[in-house]
Amino acid sequence: MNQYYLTTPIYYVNAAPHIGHTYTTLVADTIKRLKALEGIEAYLVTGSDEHGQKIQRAAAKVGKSPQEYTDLIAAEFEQTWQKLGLAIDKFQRTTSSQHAAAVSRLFLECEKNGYIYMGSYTGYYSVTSEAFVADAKEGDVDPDSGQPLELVTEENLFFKLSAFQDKLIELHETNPGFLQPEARRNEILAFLKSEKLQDLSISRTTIQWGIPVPNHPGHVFYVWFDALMTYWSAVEGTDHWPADLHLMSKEIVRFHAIYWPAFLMAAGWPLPKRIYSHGWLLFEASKMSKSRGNIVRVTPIQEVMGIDALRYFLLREIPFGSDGSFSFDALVARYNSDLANGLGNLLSRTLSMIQQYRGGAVPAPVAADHAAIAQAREHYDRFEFHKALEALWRWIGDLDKYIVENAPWKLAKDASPEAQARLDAVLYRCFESLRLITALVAPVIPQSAARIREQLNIDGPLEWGHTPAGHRIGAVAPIFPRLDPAAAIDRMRQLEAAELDRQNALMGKTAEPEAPAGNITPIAETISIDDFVKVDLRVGVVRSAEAVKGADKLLHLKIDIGEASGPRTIVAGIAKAYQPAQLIGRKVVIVANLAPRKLKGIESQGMIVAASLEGGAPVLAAFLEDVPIGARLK
RNA sequence: GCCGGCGUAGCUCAGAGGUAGAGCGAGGGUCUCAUAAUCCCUAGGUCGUAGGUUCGAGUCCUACCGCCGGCACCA
Repeated sequence: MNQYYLTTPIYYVNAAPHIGHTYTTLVADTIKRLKALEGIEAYLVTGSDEHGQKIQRAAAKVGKSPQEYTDLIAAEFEQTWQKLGLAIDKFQRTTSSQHAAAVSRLFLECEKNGYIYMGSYTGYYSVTSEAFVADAKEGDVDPDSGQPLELVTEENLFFKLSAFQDKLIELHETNPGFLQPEARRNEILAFLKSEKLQDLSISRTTIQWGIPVPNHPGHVFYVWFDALMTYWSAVEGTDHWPADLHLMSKEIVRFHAIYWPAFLMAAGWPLPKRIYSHGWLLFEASKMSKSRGNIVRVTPIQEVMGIDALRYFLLREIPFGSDGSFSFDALVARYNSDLANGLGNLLSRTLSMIQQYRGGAVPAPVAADHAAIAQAREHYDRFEFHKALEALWRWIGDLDKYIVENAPWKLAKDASPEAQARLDAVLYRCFESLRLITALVAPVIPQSAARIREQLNIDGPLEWGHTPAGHRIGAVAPIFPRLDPAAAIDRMRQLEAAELDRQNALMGKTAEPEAPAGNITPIAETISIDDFVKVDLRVGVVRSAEAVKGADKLLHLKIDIGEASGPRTIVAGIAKAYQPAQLIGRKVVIVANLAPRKLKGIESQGMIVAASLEGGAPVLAAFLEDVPIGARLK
């Protein structure tokens, strides 16, 4: 086997590319380059998911057709990957005609094999969102708009997912490598064994922007039946399928580990060999999200530090598969300590000595320890990038120490044959080690590695001793100039703001953080001033806060609005957004004359005023100026 | 609520029954080939809390606390 097919997810074009998309994609790029190191030609596919109601609406909002709109955003993704130098072989769009044909084929094949039937989907439907609301019960409201839901029955095509329960269990049980890491596999297996799979609705008649279902006018394919097929359609007509690896972030594992194999089984097509999920990138310990406005863009980092700095950071700092935290501080610290002071400085001192002491000619080969080569390759094989890099940097550290122990600058002044021979050995060992280290870090930091190779003036195989005696080195210049952390971070933050504006303009957005996709919450019915004054809004201060036992979202707060009776108890659904400790002492706005209500057995005497974002966390109302406790809002 | 993972030096983490570790940061020192880089020394951290098993427990058991996930037709 000397070819390898790997994919990233196709990204939904409701957002411009950011560090989350980039993480998966640059890992894929790294794996492709690692395969090349092993003599395997890898084929890398990414793309864009462009159908659906949300896109249709977003396009309409900016006065574009869905196709015009998705052309724009898809191009933005493609250009970003190009700018980052990622070695993508094919960018597959769900709106391509080739893809539509493949999805239809999958459908017809499944239908022929008896896994498709016409049924009805009944659910609570939100008219404002034009979508079904999952898990809704009678009396629930649309979580986005707060509007009532209607019980609607729609005729849909269904896929007999239920027929594959046993086969899927067998797949995951007999093939532990199919889904990695282990934690994800356990979750999927636990789920498959404990829940009965229900059939999957795969078409919609309420949506227009999608791939038409063959022989079923009015129906378009719904989400996964369409999106997952890009992995197949991108390489249709070639010998790449089955895929060797699907990479993704953990929130879409289920669709890849259950739906996707089931679709392929139903069609009788070969399954992919491996699914590997990585964790989430947190930003300075909190989740990145649109509503928090803390999503990091990549091009500012590239501009200030080079994309390799980010690649190195993400692969060295975060064990692949786990969640990890990104921060500009940590990024710059890694860059300075590992790349500038470590690799860059070792290169610089080694070449400089060869230049000064040997006129730029590498001495004759000597044997030396190079066990790190095998270690790094083993770790890479298991996608343990951080361990591979750790091993290589231990090698770098050993060389720095070795140089000091042998003090070549003293040997250079000693004309004895013994001293000169030792100097030769030191110089060769450092040079040859650097050549190999460069080859092994190249998949992670390809652009920098190319520049290092120019200075070494040699590449060659992963074998010790390849550099011949008398090899001439190239011109020496710093690869990773040290950065002043404060200045670098300031600059990245500035560029980040500019980049965000540019992306928002591109997507037709005006404000930041972005407005909820689609319609804003409809304005409530007009009221008179008399109605309004009935609502007694007061400024209060949080005296104590603790989680409510047995509730994920509730906090038990004591809020002081200056009443003689002391602070009152308020139970608020803000636990997902705020730590109890950070609330204490904070000024908040409460509705003070709301009828008391019991929540989880605690009587709540009022409610806290907060902005409610689309599917996101609530944000407490606050004042810029200081306000006395008890002040009334009018 | 149920299930799973995690909680070890300021930070990121390793260790999985036998006298607490690494890298980074910080403090001190050193060499001079090098990007004020390198190298050396310095961390005394109740290993989340409380019990228990054991001659002996970060390391096994139990309970509790905290954090993060999973509990499907949400992208």
